Amino acid sequence: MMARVSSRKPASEADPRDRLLEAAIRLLAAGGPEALQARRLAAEVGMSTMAVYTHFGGMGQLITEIMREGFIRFGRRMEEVPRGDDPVADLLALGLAYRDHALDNPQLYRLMFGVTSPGGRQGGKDLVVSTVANALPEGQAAFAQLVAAVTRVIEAGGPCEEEPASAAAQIWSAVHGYVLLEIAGFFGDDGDGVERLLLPLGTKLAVGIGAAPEHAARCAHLIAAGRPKPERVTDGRARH
Amino acid sequence: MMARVSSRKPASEADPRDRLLEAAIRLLAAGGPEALQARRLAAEVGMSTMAVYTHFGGMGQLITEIMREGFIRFGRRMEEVPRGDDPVADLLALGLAYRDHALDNPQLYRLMFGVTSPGGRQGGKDLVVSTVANALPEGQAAFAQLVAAVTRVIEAGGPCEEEPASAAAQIWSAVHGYVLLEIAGFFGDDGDGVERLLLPLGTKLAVGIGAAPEHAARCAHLIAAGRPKPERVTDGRARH
DNA sequence: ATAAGGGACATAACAACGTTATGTATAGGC
DNA sequence: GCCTATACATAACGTTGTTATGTCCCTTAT
Repeated sequence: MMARVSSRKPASEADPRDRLLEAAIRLLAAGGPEALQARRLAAEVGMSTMAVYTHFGGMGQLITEIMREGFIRFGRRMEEVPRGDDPVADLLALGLAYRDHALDNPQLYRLMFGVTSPGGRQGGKDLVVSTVANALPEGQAAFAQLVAAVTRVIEAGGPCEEEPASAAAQIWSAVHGYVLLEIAGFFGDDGDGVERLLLPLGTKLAVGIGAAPEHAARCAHLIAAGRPKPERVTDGRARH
Repeated sequence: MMARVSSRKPASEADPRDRLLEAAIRLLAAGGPEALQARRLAAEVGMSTMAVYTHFGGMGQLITEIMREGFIRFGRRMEEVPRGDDPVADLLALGLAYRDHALDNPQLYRLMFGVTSPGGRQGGKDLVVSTVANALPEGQAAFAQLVAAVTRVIEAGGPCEEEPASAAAQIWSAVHGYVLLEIAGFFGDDGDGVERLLLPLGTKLAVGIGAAPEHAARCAHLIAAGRPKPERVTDGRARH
């Protein structure tokens, strides 16, 4: 094998573990959870299935690492959202970025939330059950961003006896549910879900934690006007 | 084919198809999606795996039928929620019943929303992709109940330029997301998620579609006071 | 410099899964 | 009474994750 240790690797042949993880995420995005197979993955990186066990210990733990990586990327994407001086606009922008990132990586998003168990595989054990709790610490970083944004809205707004963490959990629930239903195709392929559902939903919740109704509505309209266009979103699976 | 009366079937041995479906739902609730295996199911009803293919055509279509049955039960449960003369109270009660039913059948709920693909099985085809779209007509009946409740709130409340279907979709998103996160254990096992998150969330949304804030809050408090107690919810899988 | 040791990997085998092929027995129509 | 079709059991097939085994090559100690 030409992968020398001291020698300079062709940059494409990085750490085999990273190559496996990257290929797994690629397979997931392209073919859904059922494409996450040891043999297919090994063929993708030009190795044998043993590589999965040497570097991860099994498919279950590899999937856990995919979830962790997904949360890391998610947190990074949330951090990149530019902050302005309007807490309400920032909160809505954060929610929109959340939705956009999720719909850019629908399969990964579903897997992150334990939502597509990638197959009740054998082995008898519980290998797959890896709910979100396992890869959670990385997810809490992303959640912390939401809590901060919510806190700013509450502090800037009128009186609100609600705890920021609770309010953030409510907003997270709403956006999470919307994202999953949009990914599942419940809202049709019109592509107007953001303007028709997500932004009004976010507006109601912003008002609920103290934002001025007309101000929140104005922010929502501004964001809607600033979005490129209602583009068709293609699932990795290309269902109907 | 009718269930023979004259034959000596002990009444518990009804239509084999129903026995299979019932056993499959039982297996799902008890052991999660990975317990939905042809061999295990056949053993459960004392038949061979061929029964799955004679009566359903395969595991994929059996799972589709499970989803359909799940939506039917869901719709029935929504219909049973008593309606009063207060549209806001009715809407909140409907949301609570939604959450209660989902947490009574967490595995079934997740499967219904395509959320746990029961394993990317082989066969090469797409057998599993059965998203919600397949079993949707039964689900729309349940959704229609929500639209009706939302419509009553909008009509009874102040001016609201929102379409009832859109408002209902937003509320559905919120409750759906909350339910999934609670099932996934994101809100801890304190059992206070309903009072701390779901009811405030529902209150904000009710206000957002025209309900009077103090009235909505009063309804929420009444419902919270009327609930038995924050009981521990045990997942079928008994994780951690 | 040389030999021992260990990690990474390929190959092959194993158990379990969904599915299919094959055979059999029973119920209903002529 | 025979014929056909349906329901079912049994067994085999292909694919899955996993494990056992062997073989390199690099590292390290002597």
